[in-house]
Amino acid sequence: METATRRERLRAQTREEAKAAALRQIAAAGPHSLSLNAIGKELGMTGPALYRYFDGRDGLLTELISDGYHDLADAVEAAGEAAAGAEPADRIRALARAFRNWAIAQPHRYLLLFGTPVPGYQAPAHTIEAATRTLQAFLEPIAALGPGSRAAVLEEQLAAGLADRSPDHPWSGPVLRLGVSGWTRMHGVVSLEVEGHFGPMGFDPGLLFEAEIESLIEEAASS
Amino acid sequence: METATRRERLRAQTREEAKAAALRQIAAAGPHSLSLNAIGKELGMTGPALYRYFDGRDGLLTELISDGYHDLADAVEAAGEAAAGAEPADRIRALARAFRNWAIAQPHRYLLLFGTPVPGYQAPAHTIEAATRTLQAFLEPIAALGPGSRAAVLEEQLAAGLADRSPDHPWSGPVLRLGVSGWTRMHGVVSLEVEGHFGPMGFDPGLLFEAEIESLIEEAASS
DNA sequence: TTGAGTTAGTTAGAAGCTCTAACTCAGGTT
DNA sequence: AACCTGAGTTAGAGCTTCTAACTAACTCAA
Repeated sequence: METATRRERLRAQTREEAKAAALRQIAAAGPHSLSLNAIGKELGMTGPALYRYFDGRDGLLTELISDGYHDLADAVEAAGEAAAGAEPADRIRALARAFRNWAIAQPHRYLLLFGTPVPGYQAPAHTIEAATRTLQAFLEPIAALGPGSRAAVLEEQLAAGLADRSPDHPWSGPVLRLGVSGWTRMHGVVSLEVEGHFGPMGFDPGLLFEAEIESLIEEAASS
Repeated sequence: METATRRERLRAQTREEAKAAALRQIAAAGPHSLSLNAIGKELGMTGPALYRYFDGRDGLLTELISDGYHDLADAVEAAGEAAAGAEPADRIRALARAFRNWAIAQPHRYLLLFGTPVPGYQAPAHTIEAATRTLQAFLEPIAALGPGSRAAVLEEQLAAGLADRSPDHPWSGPVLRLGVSGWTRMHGVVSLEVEGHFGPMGFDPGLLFEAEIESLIEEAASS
């Protein structure tokens, strides 16, 4: 079904151009100074014209966020497939590095996903799907390491919570615990790194990230 | 020197009222909808009047951030003093819980400190001082557990980087590594929690936080 | 007590923003 | 050839920050 009318093609193209301009602006001066007028000017049209393409400023922003989640999930999944034949520990390393590389290559986009949300914002369903896709990629290699139980109550909550949404998932409590734990640890390092909070401390955040991953792998391999 | 003129007292009071109103607004609708006009109205004056008190909207915002760093550092340090007699592991637990409690009691403030920064923003010096004060509180109990070396290059960078700024600090590389590692892990959990990213996963973030702290303590206690 | 100086707060206005409404005009369809 | 859809325009309401100029009140010193 690749039949798109001429109009639809042009429309899609303008949408992409507008989003690209928006990302440029966000990268340059932060999301708070994203201006529809300025985007319009960049595309050679007036501000209000963009309302034909997006549901206002907020609509554009949520679309950028949604795109980001999908893009990140794709990057992580691609790394997983590229390392499909490797040892479980190496698969985890590959996934984690893909996550961090995506973030530091475009910090403003990472912050769009995981920075300050506006109160009351509700992510659309397919966004949540993409977010869990990223997390899910880590579960298989973690499971292959056969982790033992540690925080039993937490693990039960995780297993039960997931079972609510997909009743016959294959993941054990410990696997899920290490999954979210890995997620929070990666986010902890990457988030502070892209926000510049390590500032003058004079160390390579990449090394800290690697150390955290190694620690996670060890925990996953210890029953 | 508690002699403040009447004018100074009134001035200080209006400043505090303005900041309180600002925090209320941020809590209600996010930092992006903080409006000087609205604050003025709440205080019973016009918007431009606030320019006598703050260096514009950005000035007010940086002041709120700075206050936040000091407040957080105070809270963590207070918890450290309250647990001064306890075992090192229990001191770490007390500090970590104080950190998380501060954050979840006022999520908007935590996000002000550790959420999306505006590009180019440079924190004033005393803000950085308060930020390191928070981190430093963890170093003493970590050191008491006598951690062994793990990621040697990283540890050397941390020790050298700190030596640049305070030449005769008492902290070993492993202690510093576990310090920033603890910071990133706490931030990883707390940040995703206050941003609502755990949303429908149906587990208690507090349990995850505790598990991360236990894992950190174990690492610190293993030579 | 009176006069001078400082400072808080005012209004007016420039420049920018989002967003709605009404209009024009070009492209595609019947 | 006539019609309709949809892209893009301008106009304008109602916000915003922020500057400039002015008033009024308070503080302090002679």
